Amino acid sequence: MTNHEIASLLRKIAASYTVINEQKYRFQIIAYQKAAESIDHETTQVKDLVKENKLESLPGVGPSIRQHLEELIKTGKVKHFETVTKDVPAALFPLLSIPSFGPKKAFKLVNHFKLKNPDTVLEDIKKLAEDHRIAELPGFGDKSEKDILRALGEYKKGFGKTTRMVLPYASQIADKIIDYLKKSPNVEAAFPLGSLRRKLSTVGDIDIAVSSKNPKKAIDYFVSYPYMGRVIEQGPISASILTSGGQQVDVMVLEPHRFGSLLQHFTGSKNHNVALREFAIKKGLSLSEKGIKHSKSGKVDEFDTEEKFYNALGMDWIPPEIREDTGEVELALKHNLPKLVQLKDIKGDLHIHSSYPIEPSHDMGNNSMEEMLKKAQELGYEYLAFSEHNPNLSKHTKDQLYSIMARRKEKIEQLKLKYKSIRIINLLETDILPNGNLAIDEKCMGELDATLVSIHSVFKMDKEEMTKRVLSGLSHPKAKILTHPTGRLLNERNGYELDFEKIFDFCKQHNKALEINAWPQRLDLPDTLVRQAVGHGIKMVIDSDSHAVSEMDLMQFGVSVARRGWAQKNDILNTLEYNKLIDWLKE
DNA sequence: GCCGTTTTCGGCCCGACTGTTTTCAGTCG
Repeated sequence: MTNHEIASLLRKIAASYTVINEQKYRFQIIAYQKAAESIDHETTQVKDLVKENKLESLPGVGPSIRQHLEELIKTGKVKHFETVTKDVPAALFPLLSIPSFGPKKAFKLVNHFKLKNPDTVLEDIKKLAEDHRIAELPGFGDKSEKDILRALGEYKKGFGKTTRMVLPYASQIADKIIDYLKKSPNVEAAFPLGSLRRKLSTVGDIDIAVSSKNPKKAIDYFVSYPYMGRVIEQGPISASILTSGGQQVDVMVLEPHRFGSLLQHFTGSKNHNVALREFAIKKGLSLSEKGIKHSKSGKVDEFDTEEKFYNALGMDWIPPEIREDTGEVELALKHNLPKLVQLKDIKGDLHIHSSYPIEPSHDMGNNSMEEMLKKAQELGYEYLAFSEHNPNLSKHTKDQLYSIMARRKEKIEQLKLKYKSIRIINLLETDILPNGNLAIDEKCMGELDATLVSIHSVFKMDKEEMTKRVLSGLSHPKAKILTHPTGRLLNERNGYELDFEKIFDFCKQHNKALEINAWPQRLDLPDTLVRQAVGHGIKMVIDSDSHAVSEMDLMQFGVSVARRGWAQKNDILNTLEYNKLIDWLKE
């Protein structure tokens, strides 16, 4: 059972409690939802956490849910869950995936029409709506009947709750809309917020905050966006639309003198805001996008900047990337937040695929070494490392392999003479073969300063075997960096499983580094593992893995991952100046 | 059911918007 499936199960329990008796179980409902969210975001599999007895380290998992999950992993079911769901119609649950359907609405329909079959319930509801049987129910009307039909239609077309965009794609859409918004005289400023501002690896819907002296006019302007599918909702200070491409965009507007609290509110995360608000309650304060209300007097303090909002709570301003309620509020109060690594700290890129004819095992770059060096200089880098894939093993003899590697080294040496203002490093991205050996032999290895190593084939190995394979590859003295360590491709495949405790221990002991790969579909290490690596004192490098000049700009997304993982400058090796970096690579 | 920011007991965020309502329930973020 995957973490996502387990999270769904916990959400089912929360929904069941809601249906059974929302008042009585209101805090259990919150607890189950919290635990579900926590497990959905956890990169280690629950079954492994059970094995290692670490389940309760997850926020929101206490003694009770821990026991249930242990039972689930051991026996495949949970007695308590069966008791809870016993009196809840099974046909209710599929409806919960449909936007605008919650447990109450789903239950009313399923219960009133005695729908029994979860496999056909969507079709059943559709038919009932088409036959105008739903409007006659108390609490429903003509409009809700039409809304239900549309929601079902959109869900079928894939506009569901779960389609998430990779970060740069979401940024592009947001930029387009912000450009449009800024053309209005009623828009003073517009910023992307929500998960986009917190730089999550994938973004569900696009949130934009607008500062305006006339919010209503700004909203009117927003909902006449030319690339619009339809307006989902529209009020005096906020509106949501579906673009013609099917992406949801939420806009909230407030006057400039309240913009600070709006930025804070709309950036989230939800958990961060809840933590902040629970803290405020104890001080007799109530927080919202409008400002800070003093509970006794009812007076509301307003804030034009986010800094002032946080400062008013006695906290330092918290970088958006770490607003996840994982300890940042506490540290902000103690004025002890980490100083996160920044894009300008990066002094070079160590993972660059040029078009040099190395006859590689995998994809080759599109631009010459010279073109990529020019770009590196424009980016202000002090150094650049070439790290093409190793030559294809099956198509060359040993001697041919060596001659390719020797020629490549010769080329790099020539470039070093030609380019005085940037240092060039001679690396390679070497495959770790299924047996744990590296793809090139010692003689070829001699032509390199050091090598990156990674998994590019035979992903389907169990956790223990794969960990052994990776550590075997990494144990070569020239292997310094494990690139895209989990092998995940967002929205496409999960990574292979690795025992990261063992990987961390090994890296620490043998002075190896893990890569944060900035390629938008990878963003690998994932932020949660970066945080763990930082905790273990593991060094990392942030690389673009560029196959073209334009891709070298993607470095920023890797930096965002590092920041989300609480990495500081000294955790990231390619913030080092050249001499120190090369010493480490060659040691 | 979880959790420790004055608490190991007694708390648990806040508001926008919609549709069906004459004052609110449901959903969402």
